[in-house]
Amino acid sequence: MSVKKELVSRRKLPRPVIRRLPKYLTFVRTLQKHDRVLISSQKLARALGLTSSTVRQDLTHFNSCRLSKQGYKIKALEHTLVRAIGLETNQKVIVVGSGDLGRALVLAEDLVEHSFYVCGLFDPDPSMCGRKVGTFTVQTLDDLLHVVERERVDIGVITVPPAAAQGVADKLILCGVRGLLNLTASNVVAPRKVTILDGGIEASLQELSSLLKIADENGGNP
Amino acid sequence: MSVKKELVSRRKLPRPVIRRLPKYLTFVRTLQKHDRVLISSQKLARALGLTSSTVRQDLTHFNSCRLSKQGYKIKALEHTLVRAIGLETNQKVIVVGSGDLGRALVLAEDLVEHSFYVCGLFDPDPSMCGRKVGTFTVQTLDDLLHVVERERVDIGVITVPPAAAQGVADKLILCGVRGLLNLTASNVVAPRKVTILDGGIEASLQELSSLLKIADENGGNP
DNA sequence: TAGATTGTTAATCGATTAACAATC
DNA sequence: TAGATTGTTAATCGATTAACAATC
Repeated sequence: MSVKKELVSRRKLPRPVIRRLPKYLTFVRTLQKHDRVLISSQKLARALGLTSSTVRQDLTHFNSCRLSKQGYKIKALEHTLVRAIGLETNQKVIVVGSGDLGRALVLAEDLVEHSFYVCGLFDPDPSMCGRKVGTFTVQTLDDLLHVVERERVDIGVITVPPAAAQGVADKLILCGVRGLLNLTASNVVAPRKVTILDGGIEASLQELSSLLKIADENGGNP
Repeated sequence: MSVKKELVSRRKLPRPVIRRLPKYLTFVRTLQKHDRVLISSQKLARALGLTSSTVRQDLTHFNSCRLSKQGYKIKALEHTLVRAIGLETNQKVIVVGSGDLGRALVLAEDLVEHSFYVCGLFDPDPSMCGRKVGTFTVQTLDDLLHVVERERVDIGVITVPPAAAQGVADKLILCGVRGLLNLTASNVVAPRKVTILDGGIEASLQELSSLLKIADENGGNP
């Protein structure tokens, strides 16, 4: 009897590719607005600051979008990216932290346009509760479980003060949220089953600052 | 005559290390608050979700902070990180875009605490001009050059609507800004001498969404 | 001393780039 | 047809992990 191996192809996109997906998507969408139909790996590369080789290599992970040897079909490409990112249906998120950043997030129409639907705004500070932010009413963490279960929320966005971040993360995980976007200037840890992504602006500024410093010392970017 | 090579040691930190620097720094600072003196690579690793091997490898890039074989001296480590990131003196930034996100940025005390000093808040939309946001008055882009030169600003943070992003970036570059933090949901390109870092929240959410989707399909994180 | 921990080398793993035949 | 462009393989480059002697 022969051994079947790798039945499920563990279709695991490399992390760098995953990071580039949103960039491909935004670019492809602006092309659509201009009614373009085909796009070459070379032009794609130039627009995103990559090599055409990397683009082609990236896109081989999806075998559904090319009109071979003539470039990539923009419409099919968009569709493929949307599926890979998981945006066919609006992703539900909740925001915890009703400070300036949290407010900015739920007020902006931006998230909706990017297929994320905010199901609720929460704050660990009870005194914030009941306040209105746009169409939202700030809720306590006691309401968390209820909302997460009812709406089947997958993603929690954390925008509380640094000291409160880990506690909020723990609560979110307990409620069954599977992905966390940590926009806090503090480190948050979670069990392996939960995916954390750090997107804090302070950290980004510090990273940028390092990059500039190094560019300095070496006389410009390589 | 012998050839001298590599006089300047091109002290180039690998990009992944640079990305981790802010995490090390925040963790080391919380340790300081608890009056801890030494920390092992193992504990550091656990707190940041790395292997101790990676931590040691990372820290060999700085040969100034270890009390060999007993762990790392927290105080020295903090100092080293601050220098590597370039935070010895407050970094000057300007924010372009006075929408919700821009407002959140300049209102939060957060940036100051992280050694970034906001020199001005601008908006490409003239009708926004003159409005007060906290202690700031929104300025037009015509004032950009003036402020950048007077204050010697290195970093520009872009928080305008997507369609305006590239134009704002171009203006900032023209004014002599060397680093851009693009918080916009659109792709921005720049000449090589300028460093761009993307930190858009929409992109982060999309990345997280992909990660969740893949975790799904493979039955949990690896 | 014994246990913990570093610094460092070598091994592994992974991503990017280069090159080119196939083909629209 | 000639030029452009893909898909793919192999080569290069880079990062992470493993392992262990040195030593506090």
